[in-house]
Amino acid sequence: MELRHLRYFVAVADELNFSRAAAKLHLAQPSLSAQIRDLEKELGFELFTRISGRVALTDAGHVFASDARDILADVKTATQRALDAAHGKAGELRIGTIAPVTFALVPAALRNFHAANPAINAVVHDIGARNQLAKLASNEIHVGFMPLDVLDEAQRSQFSVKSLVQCELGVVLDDQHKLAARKTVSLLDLAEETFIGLQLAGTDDHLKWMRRICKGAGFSATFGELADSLDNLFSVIAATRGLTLIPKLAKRPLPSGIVYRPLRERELRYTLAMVTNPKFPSALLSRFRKIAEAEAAAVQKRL
Amino acid sequence: MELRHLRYFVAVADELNFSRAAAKLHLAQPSLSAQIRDLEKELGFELFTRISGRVALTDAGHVFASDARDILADVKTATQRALDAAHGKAGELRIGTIAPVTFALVPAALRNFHAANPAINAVVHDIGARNQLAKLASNEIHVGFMPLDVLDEAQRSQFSVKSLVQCELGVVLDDQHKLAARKTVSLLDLAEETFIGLQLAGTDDHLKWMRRICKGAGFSATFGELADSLDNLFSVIAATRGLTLIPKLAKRPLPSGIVYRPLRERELRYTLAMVTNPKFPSALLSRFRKIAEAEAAAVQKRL
DNA sequence: TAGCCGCGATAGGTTATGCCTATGGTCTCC
DNA sequence: GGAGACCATAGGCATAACCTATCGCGGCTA
Repeated sequence: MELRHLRYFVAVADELNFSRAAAKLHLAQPSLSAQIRDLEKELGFELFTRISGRVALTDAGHVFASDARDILADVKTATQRALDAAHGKAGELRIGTIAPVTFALVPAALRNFHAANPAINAVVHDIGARNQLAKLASNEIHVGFMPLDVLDEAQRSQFSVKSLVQCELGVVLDDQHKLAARKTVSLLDLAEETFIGLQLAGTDDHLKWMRRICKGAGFSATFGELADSLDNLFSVIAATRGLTLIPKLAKRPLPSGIVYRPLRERELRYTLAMVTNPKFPSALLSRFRKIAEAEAAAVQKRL
Repeated sequence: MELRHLRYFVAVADELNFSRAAAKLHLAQPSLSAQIRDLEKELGFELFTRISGRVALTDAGHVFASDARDILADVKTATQRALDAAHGKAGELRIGTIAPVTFALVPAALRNFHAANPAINAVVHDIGARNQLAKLASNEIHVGFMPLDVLDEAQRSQFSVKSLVQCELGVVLDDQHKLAARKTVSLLDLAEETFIGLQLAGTDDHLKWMRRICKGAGFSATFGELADSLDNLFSVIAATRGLTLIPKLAKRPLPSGIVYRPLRERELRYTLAMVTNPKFPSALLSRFRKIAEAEAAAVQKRL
């Protein structure tokens, strides 16, 4: 079945007269008859009754006519929507995030962006860093937010990378934990501790990140349970006296009994970067980037 | 644009690889490339970027892909719906009525019908008698309810006509009207009165009907205002001391100040008939007719 | 850096099919 | 009963959808 069949069918259903419908379609009547016959053959039932010199829709034809009209209208709308998207007038901006570290930045940036671009539908995909890189390559997302250090040499030249916010690291732990008494904590104090990894969007990015940092300090971290949400993380920390490493950027109001202590190693910094793919340039995206950079500056100031 | 283009486009959008998509479509790769190129040419913008040995959707392509998928799914659903309708499994039953005289019969019949045929969507068109006959001829309605006497000789042989309910006629008038004092009213008493016609669904069927009855009694009726609803009718009757003729079947609880008086001419009967078109036989319709006949018998008994 | 490989675009030929005109069959209407 | 309206059928043509063969380009490997 082709749209031609639907177009011809709707024309005949409108006119209830093959000759007039054919004229409207700039078509000879036998051609139209043949197409309708083919359509009926493919569907396996009659769309029209041609008895007594009069054409009328069958019941099935009635049902099909209304659906066919809808489909033809949908095709028209779809092409218009796509055209608008091609011209940047409307469409989608797909954004990759890591919720716990972008919550201070992305929602605020989106608010500003939407105010300036009300016809654009922004979609946030909370999918972890490595997933973002894959989807950036295929234009499945337009822009990603991720820690700078997940990007290797090749990726840094393949993508446009813009550092947005820099911050210290810190430890989240139970206030009954012996290290909670200190104002700051050194990485080396953590060599014998159990780390709780945060498994976000099914990725082990956070775990790998902590392992790399500990390796840099000269020890291999011990890992306990994995938490699959922030709430869960706090529960696990309270229950197992484990602890976790986070960038200060990810610090939120903590539940009672849970505390945050900055790392003494101030040279260890977390850098949140905004990554885009220069192969898919877009005026829309440029506008969003500008807004995100401004918002990032504000976030940096507040830190 | 044809559905073929959408099918091919969706396949490539799924695979992001022309060769694999072509294989899935049982098509050679150059044919697929050509069709996509044609589609892009017709739309006026690119759906894919083919740079750097990799195929990716453009933003417009993304939008169009999701719409195209919907359209293809809709086509599938539409054919299934029509097939169901062709087999009588689902679909529509379109009924023509004259609300004021069918209110006692049609809603009750529909309730029973729907209980037995839950997949059928019954649609009631309140369009007057003559309109019903036109729509019966073209299968726009499957069954109509109308007074028997609107059907002429030709129509009685063209359609299946089944008398359902017979009743007396009566006069609706203000209780301050001098004729309201009588228990019954003779048609000849009305020769000097003003008749109020009920213009239902834009038709003057009721007016013509009254004129014909008066002619039969030997006088020409005088007509006053037209009322376009029952409520309006009562207001006009109260305001102008006009009156109207109705079949007892159409008698409802009347507002205070308005009364109904039977016509003394008991030989004048109103017959409500159910009309169908034998050119469009349908098991569904037969089932409905049976139910309507049963319901009509009950209505007749209550009169 | 050379050469292979994967993949899409291009070129050229074949076939299917959508369209045409001419005509036939059936119904309605005068 | 003849005319006209109207849809179906028949037969021919031209477009275009499809094929195979080949080119060109980028990425990857030796």
